[in-house]
Amino acid sequence: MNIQENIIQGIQLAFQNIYNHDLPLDQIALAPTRKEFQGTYTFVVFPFLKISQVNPEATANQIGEYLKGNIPSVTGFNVVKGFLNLELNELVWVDLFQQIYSNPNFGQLPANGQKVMVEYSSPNTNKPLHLGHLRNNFLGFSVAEILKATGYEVIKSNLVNDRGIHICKSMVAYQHFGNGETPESSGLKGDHLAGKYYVIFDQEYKKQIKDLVSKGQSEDEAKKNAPLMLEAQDMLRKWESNDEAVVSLWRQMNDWVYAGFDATYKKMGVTFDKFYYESDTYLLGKDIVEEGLEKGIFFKKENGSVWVDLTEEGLDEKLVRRADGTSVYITQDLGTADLKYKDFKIDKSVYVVGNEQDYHFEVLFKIMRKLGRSYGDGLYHLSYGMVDLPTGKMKSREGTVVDADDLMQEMIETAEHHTKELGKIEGFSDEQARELYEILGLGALKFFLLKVDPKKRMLFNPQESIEFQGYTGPFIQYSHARIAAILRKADQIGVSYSAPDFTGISELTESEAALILLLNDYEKKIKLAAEELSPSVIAQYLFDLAKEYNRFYADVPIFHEKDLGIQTFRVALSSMTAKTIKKGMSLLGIAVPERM
RNA sequence: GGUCCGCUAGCUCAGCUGGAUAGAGCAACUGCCUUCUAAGCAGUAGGUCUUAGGUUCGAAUCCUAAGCGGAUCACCA
Repeated sequence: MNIQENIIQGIQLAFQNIYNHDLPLDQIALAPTRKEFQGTYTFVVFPFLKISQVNPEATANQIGEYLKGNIPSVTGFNVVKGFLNLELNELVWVDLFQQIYSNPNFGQLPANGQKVMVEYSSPNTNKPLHLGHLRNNFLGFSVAEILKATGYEVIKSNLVNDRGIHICKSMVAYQHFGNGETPESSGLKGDHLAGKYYVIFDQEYKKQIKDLVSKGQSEDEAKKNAPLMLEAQDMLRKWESNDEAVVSLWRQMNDWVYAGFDATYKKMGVTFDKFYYESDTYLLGKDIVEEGLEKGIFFKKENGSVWVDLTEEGLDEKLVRRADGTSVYITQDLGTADLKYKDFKIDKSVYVVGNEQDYHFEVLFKIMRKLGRSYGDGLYHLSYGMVDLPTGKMKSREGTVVDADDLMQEMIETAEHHTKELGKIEGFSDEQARELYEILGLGALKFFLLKVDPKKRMLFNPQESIEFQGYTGPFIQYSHARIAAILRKADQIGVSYSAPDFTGISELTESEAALILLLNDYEKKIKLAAEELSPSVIAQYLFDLAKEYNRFYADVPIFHEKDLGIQTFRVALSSMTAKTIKKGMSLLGIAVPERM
């Protein structure tokens, strides 16, 4: 039984009994009472004055009296203007906590029988991952975990962009300037090695353009005619015709890159259940073009190109096949969507892709719905904003990026620095200390990137390094470590809190009641985060929870409390908070330490 | 130009489905470590919620317009 629902039903009955009016349940809303006022929940009566036919104060008083008389958990109320503040019996909170505490599945909603695929990461294999990818990966992983917690079966997938002109650029540059360099010979991670040649390509390409321009070509001509570009295009054609030498170089460089990515993913703590490769999928979707033509959803223009008309939906006409019969980007995405369904029979599909592709996905989804795909209504684009630097946009080609590996390493070092400065590594082995720095450094980074609403673009200033105080990962991790210390002490002095009986607790302090109220909100927040595909909801919640616990910790004694029942209750409350923090942080992909 | 997104404290952000005196963190200032971890707690200060209209008992929130910033609109991916 839920207290809020109970009160809402009571309000419905109040309207029936006092005003002889049937008020639907979904029109009754309770809000948490603001801190300045007495009470727990507030019912706003303004919208119902036409029903009550009396002034706001009188309406609130009448309803308040009814609730006080008929709902046992409501012990009192006060009225401020049109706001009816309800005061609840503290035993209700103790009872509620008892239920939460004894529920082994708290925080994991029952299976809903639905399958969802979350596609994220989706890197290009011509360069290492950077800060933008970190936001993508952390978001994707976290959203997948959140969906699991709300009862979905989740498949995490990664569509690797391993072919195309950009890959050929790295390959061409490597052929010219590589001198047989390998990750082993250079000591470079494979993805960084490939990225190095991508940058070299761009530099040399620019030189060639400049050269051609000085010889009288226009900028545009020069861009087309630069020998390196011609070579890259030629290489792409050879790759597509399965040229042995090109394919073998492609394999070799991709293998290096994959080895590099594996290491980076491991450090990030993200995982995938299924990899798709564009080299396998780039020809998919041709049958869908035929299908669309047959169904009359697509149409042919005079030159033979195939289009879809989305003007009725407020979009433009969109090309789905070129006049020469070759595919465009969206064609393969149509095919891949079907492939995913064929592979897993998914009900929903979430694409974690930057907001510069908003239009692309809008078009893609509209087409799939027009084609009548069963999963059409379950397609979501989790569109996130770019991560900008103070110097502007990051560009891999120009080497102005914050590299993912470097940044993670820096964060770990910063964590080490802070920890040593605070003198908190006494009693840690080297191994344990290293583990702690990693937990803290990555925790700070992940929290920093996840606490903001995904759809907003965000600024990353490397000079002002990521904080370890306030609204941060380490703040929450610290709260967990604090509680862990409490629980160790409880075990040590023999407080048994695993299956306690709280019936003796008759009074709660403010911070105890507030903590229970917050703990009770956890599942509601998970649902909200899943609905909005927004880990920031969880981040915000965990911060509030940790903050409230720290308040409790400062206000209320635990082991100095003489009454053993109350002492046990407080230990249990601490334990439940720690469990919730740990679970919640794991939904963000963040580990919590036992000591720090 | 069309479409979409954003604009809230010096900075970074909550505040969505309209409710009370607009909230956090950082930075600044003041207290609190002989009591369970001070990466903490309590407090001070900081606001014309971009602007102008509208809707109503009530608007940061909904509607319209304008301003500023960004993205996107390829027979590129």
